[in-house]
Amino acid sequence: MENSYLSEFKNREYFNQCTNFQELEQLMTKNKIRAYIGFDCTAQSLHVGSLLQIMCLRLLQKHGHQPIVLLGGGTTRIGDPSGKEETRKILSEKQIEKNIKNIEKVFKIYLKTNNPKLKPIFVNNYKWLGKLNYIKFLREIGKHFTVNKMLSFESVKLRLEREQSLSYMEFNYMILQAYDFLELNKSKNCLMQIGGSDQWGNIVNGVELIKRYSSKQVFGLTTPLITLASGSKMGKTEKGAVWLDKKLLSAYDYWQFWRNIDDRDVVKFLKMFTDLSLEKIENIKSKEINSLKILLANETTSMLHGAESARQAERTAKNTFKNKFIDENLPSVNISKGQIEKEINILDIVILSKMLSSKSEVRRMVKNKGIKINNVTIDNEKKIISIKDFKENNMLKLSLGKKKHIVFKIN
RNA sequence: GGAGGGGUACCAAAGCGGUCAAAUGGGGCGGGCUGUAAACCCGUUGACUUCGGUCUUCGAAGGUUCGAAUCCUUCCCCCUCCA
Repeated sequence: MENSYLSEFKNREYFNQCTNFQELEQLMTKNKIRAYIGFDCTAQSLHVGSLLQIMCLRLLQKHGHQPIVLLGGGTTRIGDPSGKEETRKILSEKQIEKNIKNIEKVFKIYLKTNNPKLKPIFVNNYKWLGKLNYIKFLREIGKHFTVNKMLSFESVKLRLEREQSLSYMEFNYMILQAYDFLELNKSKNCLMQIGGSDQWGNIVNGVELIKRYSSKQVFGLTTPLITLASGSKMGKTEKGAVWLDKKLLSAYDYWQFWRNIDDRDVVKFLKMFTDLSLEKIENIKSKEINSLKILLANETTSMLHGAESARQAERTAKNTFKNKFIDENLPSVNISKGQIEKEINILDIVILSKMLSSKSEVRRMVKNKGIKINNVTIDNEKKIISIKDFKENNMLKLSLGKKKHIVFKIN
């Protein structure tokens, strides 16, 4: 029995592992279900590293299932050791609550919220984890876990092998995540947990706990860990994390991230991160690679920042990279006339742009021919910027390397 | 609690009295080639600088010395084995 959700899940290359694929197919074909994914709230927002999970939730809605978004106020207070080489910093309660509020906004962009049967259910596990009674918890939940088995989990094994300490607190993370699933199963009839492949162990624990505790069959589904063709983890760029948040990363920079994807990843990412139908992708996939990258950038940017911002980003990119214009829509920094008249030099203006953070770095960059003003390479670190450098519309373009451009505007 | 090993830059890892702002590799960044790709090649990778230098950094604090990442003392942390 083929299920529309799962077959699209596979065709879009979301699939990694499933606890019981056949039965899940039957279940999802017969019923509309609720499934959850938990998100870490250690940062102020999410970045593209979480985008695949978000797409999984989107896909649920597309096929009539309802997503549950768990923003782990409780587990964030502990810190998942999976894939972490060292103990994480513990965040303040206030910070976590603030993060959760901000992260919720991201889901409201990607998920439909008008249909009550499909709209995402937001839950915060602090609600139940925060008031657990230790003895009761050990007796009811803890007895279902053996340390022997817990020690065999990849997340734990890795830490032990690397001779890095793993606190008892972190060691408990997987039990808490399993308990989350049980709780959501009981209170929301949640039947599936989705997660990245690094979550497999944690997810299986939940499935097994529910089986032992409530004698119910639930499912776990994982997505592959996306590594770029180059081998690095997804989510970082020249400037840092690729945030799914306008305040932290502009539409233009987001567009650039997708525009610069490795050739080998482009078709895969079209399937994973756009709404283009698989047939359409099949038809266009042999097109010129750079046009596909632009398509990818437009689709992804449009989904997050809106169609108009995506178009604008494309225009700005074209003006910047092809026509070498000074486009006013590049990320910009304001500067006052007074500052310029006080003889600001190249060192200071680069620091002001925040593209580099120390003067030594700027000096080095000048020496390596990495800094341009209005497309002209700067070869003298003592260069003084004057009002004459501000061209039409009172703008000055500062470029660092080939890809990073910023515009100074006189205010 | 006992015995031993160890803490060096973004990471890994050398150095074990001066020539050490610290080898080497990875990563990052810049340049070249190209297509805003990959691969490859080259450069660079503590801060400030009037480009002469100056200041801060080898777990922390003291000390020995003309001179310490290197030697001594105390403390903190990590690991392994034993209990």
